[in-house]
Amino acid sequence: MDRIIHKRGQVAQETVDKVNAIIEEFGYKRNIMASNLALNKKFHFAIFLPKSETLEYWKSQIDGIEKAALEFSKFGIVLDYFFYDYNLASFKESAKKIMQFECDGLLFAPIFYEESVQFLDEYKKKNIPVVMIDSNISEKNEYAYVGQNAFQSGYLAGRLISFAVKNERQILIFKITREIESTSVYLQRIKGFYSYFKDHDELTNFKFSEVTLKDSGIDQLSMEMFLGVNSVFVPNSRAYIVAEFLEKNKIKGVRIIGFDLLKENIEYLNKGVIDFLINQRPEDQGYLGINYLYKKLVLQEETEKIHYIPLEIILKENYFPAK
Amino acid sequence: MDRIIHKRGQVAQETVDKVNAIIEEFGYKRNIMASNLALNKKFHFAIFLPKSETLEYWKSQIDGIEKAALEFSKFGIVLDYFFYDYNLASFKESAKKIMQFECDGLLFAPIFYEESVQFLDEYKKKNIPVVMIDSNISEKNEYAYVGQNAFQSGYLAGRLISFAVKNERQILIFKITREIESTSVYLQRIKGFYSYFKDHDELTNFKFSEVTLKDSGIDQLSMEMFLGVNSVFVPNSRAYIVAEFLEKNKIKGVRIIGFDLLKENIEYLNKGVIDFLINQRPEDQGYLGINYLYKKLVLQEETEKIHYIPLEIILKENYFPAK
DNA sequence: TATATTTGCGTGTGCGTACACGGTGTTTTT
DNA sequence: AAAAACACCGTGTACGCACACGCAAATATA
Repeated sequence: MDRIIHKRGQVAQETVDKVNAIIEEFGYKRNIMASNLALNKKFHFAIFLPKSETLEYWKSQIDGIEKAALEFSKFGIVLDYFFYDYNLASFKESAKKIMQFECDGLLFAPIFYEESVQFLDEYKKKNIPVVMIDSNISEKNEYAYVGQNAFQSGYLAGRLISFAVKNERQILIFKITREIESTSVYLQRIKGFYSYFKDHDELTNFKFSEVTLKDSGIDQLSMEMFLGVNSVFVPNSRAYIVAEFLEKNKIKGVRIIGFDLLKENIEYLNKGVIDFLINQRPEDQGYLGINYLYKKLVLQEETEKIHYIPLEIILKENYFPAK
Repeated sequence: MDRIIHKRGQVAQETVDKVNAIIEEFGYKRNIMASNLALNKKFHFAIFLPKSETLEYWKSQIDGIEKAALEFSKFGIVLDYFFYDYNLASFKESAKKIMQFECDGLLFAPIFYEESVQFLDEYKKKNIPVVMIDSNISEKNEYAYVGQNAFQSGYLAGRLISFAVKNERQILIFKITREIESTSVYLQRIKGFYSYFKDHDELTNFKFSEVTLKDSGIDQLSMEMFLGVNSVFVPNSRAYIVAEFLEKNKIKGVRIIGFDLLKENIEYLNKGVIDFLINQRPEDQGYLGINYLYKKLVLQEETEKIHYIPLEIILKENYFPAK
């Protein structure tokens, strides 16, 4: 019986057919609870993420992951963490470790585009289910993804900036990056942002400029950058840096839109310096990532490969912190 | 051993203590999979909702519920539906049936406030877990709730209406109800809506008026109702009715805000007649409702009693239908 | 004191599945 | 033709738990 189901051979084709017929007939479904009980197996999930200390955002992801881990521990799920610092060398080092590590599933945040593609190509031969969170590598459609559609989030940002404004507008796209600039989400958002204005011909009176700063060179912020600027789009979670500068220098009437509910961002949102934040629900992402692997491996269900987190628009008026 | 855990008596206190000590010592956790396997029990969930034919919104709720049912059927979950027409008589009739029905959990949409309170009071003595969806009866905090915070959704609507508008404003609150007017969500939303303007003194130049129509009397819509009106707030899913009327009568420049992604609402959203819709994610509500009962009864976990669905603001530009 | 009743506790079986083992019949090798 | 190898299949045990049964000891009743 189980020899047929598990295709372990040792059975005559004739018998296989006979049993399969009966399985069809009675609509037999294997009881996963009993199966896993008999298997008595631990499921090891590798977690491949940036260090949570680096950013509050990743801390939330971990929170969601741990919540799921606790909940699913009764099904034999065990997590093994592989953190890396926010740079390529550290990323590659961890990648190597994971290649050697034996596990049943992988949760992965492909921050660095090129290197992630490379890593996944190599990881493919292990034939282990992978779920990406935060950023998606869309060409890798054999893998699952939990996170936002970055392009659309940029597009929405465009809409929000143009909100009820008909007059001349000068828009600044403010890029504050770490070492690497090529993180995929980030670029997709900017692409989506521009797309919104391309799709709306009536908005020709909008003018764009871009500024790029490295994380290490925040002190290069200057008043000149904001000359004549009405709106600032920060395509990552660093909107608070712009907000802080504007507040300090008493520049008013500039609309800011950014991402993620970091403490600092919320602070300036409540002060009215930041106008919009798009929330990515990082905790949900983490939870749902683990949930995907659980469904895939423990329950052996086929699940939707792509789970887009809603583009949640947070204004001062609809931010209600979870108590 | 199990006699102690299940407190079935028949054990000397001395032995109980001894075993409990050892349980503590080794951190024993009962294996729910094995437990349920041995129990070999079916979990019956009663579903107490308005007929899904009445509204697309409830259809989505059912979709989510069925999705969950399919997924959890392997854990022995069986659903028993109790639908009622959108009126008190039918509601009470179904309520009676449910009172007599033997089940392990109840999913319930307390549409009619007074009667729901009454029903829940009576149902309490059955000592069966209940999860409410869509509307919350907040004083019944022994029960779980999945849905939005209705007050806050009205508050947000207020914010959206006042968006970037400094001039004089005439706001119409358009109530299209069925037989009963006292559905709780609906009133809470209006309360929240007014609250926004109360909290913001600078918005004194906003004027309000209200119109109430019964579902049966839509033909009473008239041009006069919209004289001088700049914005319309529809505190339920019937925004499309206002939109249709305005479009037919070529009244332009009126901002409409409503709830729920019904087909008709989406149609007018895409046409630009409706400006905002607040999505309640009915499918998620249904799914999460069942999910709560599953966690509570099958896994015997303690879960968050209240799960607020995000206030998802849908504009023409960020509506991306699930393909 | 003998018998009936209660209380405490060990054991056995079953839930539905996985897997190892051992037995039978068939084919290949020497 | 005997020995070895192989393909096929039934059975037993284990997974962790729930529950019924039945035995022994403690207590109550006659």
